[in-house]
Amino acid sequence: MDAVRPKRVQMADLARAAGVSTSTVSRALAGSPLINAETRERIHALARELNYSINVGAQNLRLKQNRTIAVIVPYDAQTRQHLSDPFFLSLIGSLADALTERGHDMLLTRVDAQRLDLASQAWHTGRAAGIVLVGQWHHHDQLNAMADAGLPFVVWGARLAGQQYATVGSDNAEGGRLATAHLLAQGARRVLFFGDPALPEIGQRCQGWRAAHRAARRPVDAAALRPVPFVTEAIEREVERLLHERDPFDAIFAASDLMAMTIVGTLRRLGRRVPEDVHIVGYDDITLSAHFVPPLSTVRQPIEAAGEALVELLLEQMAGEPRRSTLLATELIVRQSSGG
Amino acid sequence: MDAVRPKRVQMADLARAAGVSTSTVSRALAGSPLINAETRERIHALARELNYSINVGAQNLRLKQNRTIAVIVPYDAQTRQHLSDPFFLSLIGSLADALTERGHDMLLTRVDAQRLDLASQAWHTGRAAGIVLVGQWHHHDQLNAMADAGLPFVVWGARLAGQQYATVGSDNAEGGRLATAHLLAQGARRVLFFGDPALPEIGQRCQGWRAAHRAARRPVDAAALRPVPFVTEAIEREVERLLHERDPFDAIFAASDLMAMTIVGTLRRLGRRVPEDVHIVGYDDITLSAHFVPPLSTVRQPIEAAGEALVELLLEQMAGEPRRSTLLATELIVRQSSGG
DNA sequence: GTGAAAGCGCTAACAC
DNA sequence: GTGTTAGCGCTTTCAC
Repeated sequence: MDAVRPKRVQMADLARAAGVSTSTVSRALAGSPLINAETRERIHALARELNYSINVGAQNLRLKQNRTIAVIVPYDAQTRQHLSDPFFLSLIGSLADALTERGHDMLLTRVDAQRLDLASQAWHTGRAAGIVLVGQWHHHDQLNAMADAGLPFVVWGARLAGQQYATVGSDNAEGGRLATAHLLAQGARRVLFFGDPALPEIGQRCQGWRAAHRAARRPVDAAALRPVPFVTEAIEREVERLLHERDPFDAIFAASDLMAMTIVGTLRRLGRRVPEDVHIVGYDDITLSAHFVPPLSTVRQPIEAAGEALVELLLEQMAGEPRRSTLLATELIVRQSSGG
Repeated sequence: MDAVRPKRVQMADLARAAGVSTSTVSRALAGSPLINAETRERIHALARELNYSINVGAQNLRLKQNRTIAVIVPYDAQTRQHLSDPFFLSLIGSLADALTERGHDMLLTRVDAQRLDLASQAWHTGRAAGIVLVGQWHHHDQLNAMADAGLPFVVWGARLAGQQYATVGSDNAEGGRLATAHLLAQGARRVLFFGDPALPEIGQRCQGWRAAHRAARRPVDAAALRPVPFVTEAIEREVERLLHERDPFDAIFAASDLMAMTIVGTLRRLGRRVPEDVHIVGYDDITLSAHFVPPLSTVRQPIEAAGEALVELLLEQMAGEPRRSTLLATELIVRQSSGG
């Protein structure tokens, strides 16, 4: 029983029903003072009654305006991972909130990370007035080229040398330093770093890890750096390998909370206790880190602020103001996983 | 240094550069066999060079077509909660994947849950060709009215009596039954239900909880039903109240994993052990339930399948086929929180 | 094979 | 105050 094919009411229908021209309807709906108050009210009532809303596509075409922002989340075509990382999902949620609040629509798009240049399509096709790119991957140069072309976009990621485009991100180096300094202060003798430093943000966290060692006049051996991708199985295998090596270690700084949790789970499965045997600090402070057992020490990235900053900087840019980047303050959250 | 105001190149520019009319360009880009192969290639090359892509808005207007789907996530205006529930965020991720795969764009919109009728705006304004509504709340009647009007939309939620609209959801009653039967089989003497049964999905899980008791010929006392909203503080307060009451209980079925985790945390803070003193089962099987300590027993809602089913049913509906609903199979995942 | 012209649904000069 | 008209960027009949 759904043969009903609804048809979209349009301005001409409304005009006919009201016995006026479409110009009058257009003006009335736009709240133009030119129109007789009584007429305006009649038209508004009629619009409600007929369930009419202006066709945004046509309106945008005519006005050459557009309140849609494309949020682009690259995916790794090799691993064909689904969109599931809680941190990025939360960031999307926060972007949705920030955009809604400012009256913008959010177009969520996924794009092959190898073809980040396709992100600019959203703008060239007129679909979006601006772009938020969630993650910069290894595409620094492409992004610079896009910026040089004047494309309005902002990237969630690390601030890099020689960068032309705008970024919002946490102070990764400082975050890494805080986390590592804390572990060392807790008495750690050997602090491992888990994560792939080839990714800009992770690389900077890794720099922070090194910096903390330098500051404490403690050496970092090559084997202490464990370059692992964000893939559960790879992390588990790395932990197993680590235990086989039999080199002593008593602390780990993991590039993300999810990674830290996977490490804790694997360590525990293999008979090590956290925090008794190994102290751990993660990164992100996703919601569940506080509820994890043991509650996870971590470096907080302020997600709400992130969404707001991304939107703020993008809108500025679209308004013609000079491009700005923002480094969000990071905060070390000490919980039990690092021996509290 | 970003005075560059990029201008969108358009078909007329391309036509001028190629020394042909826009009709020819239009045909060439559409791959029309009418156009000389050589001309066509020249135009394509030129388009790449000038970074031209067709203006989708204008094209849609002319063609009266639209490949955008609106995904609408209601929010509770009272609590002004941000979009942060991992289950819904994952569902959004899965929808993004399913839509991308089928070549549709996803418009993510938030709407006051009290004004669910506004969801239909996305269609009336021509912004979207179809709608996915994530959560039905208490708006059964409004949704029925929208369906009667022939609006193409699908709802994530419970299947209800007298429902005209299409839903995709897990078999909540069966899920509740499975969880409760398991707890009873583990030897529980009194199984509490945590959740607000006024919400359709939760109500059905609650029915399953009752059904399991009936099947086991066990009574359910009124105080065993603890109607709590999905708000951390409310849950914590409810647990505290519970312990004050001093009525014995040894098992809890929580309406979501997030709620279960909050309950575990609060019980532990107040000196109760899980699973030794209290057995707990949650609902959803979000990623972190497996990593929680103790690993959380739960009823899995298949998120990937959910996104695909929602998209599938919506596209069917948009193609004029009769509206269908789907009940996704639920699966009890036994882990340690229930003494598993 | 290619171009001229009309029109998708809307807005804004410009008339009256 | 309200209507007429042109045009936003595109596609497609209809001519040639």
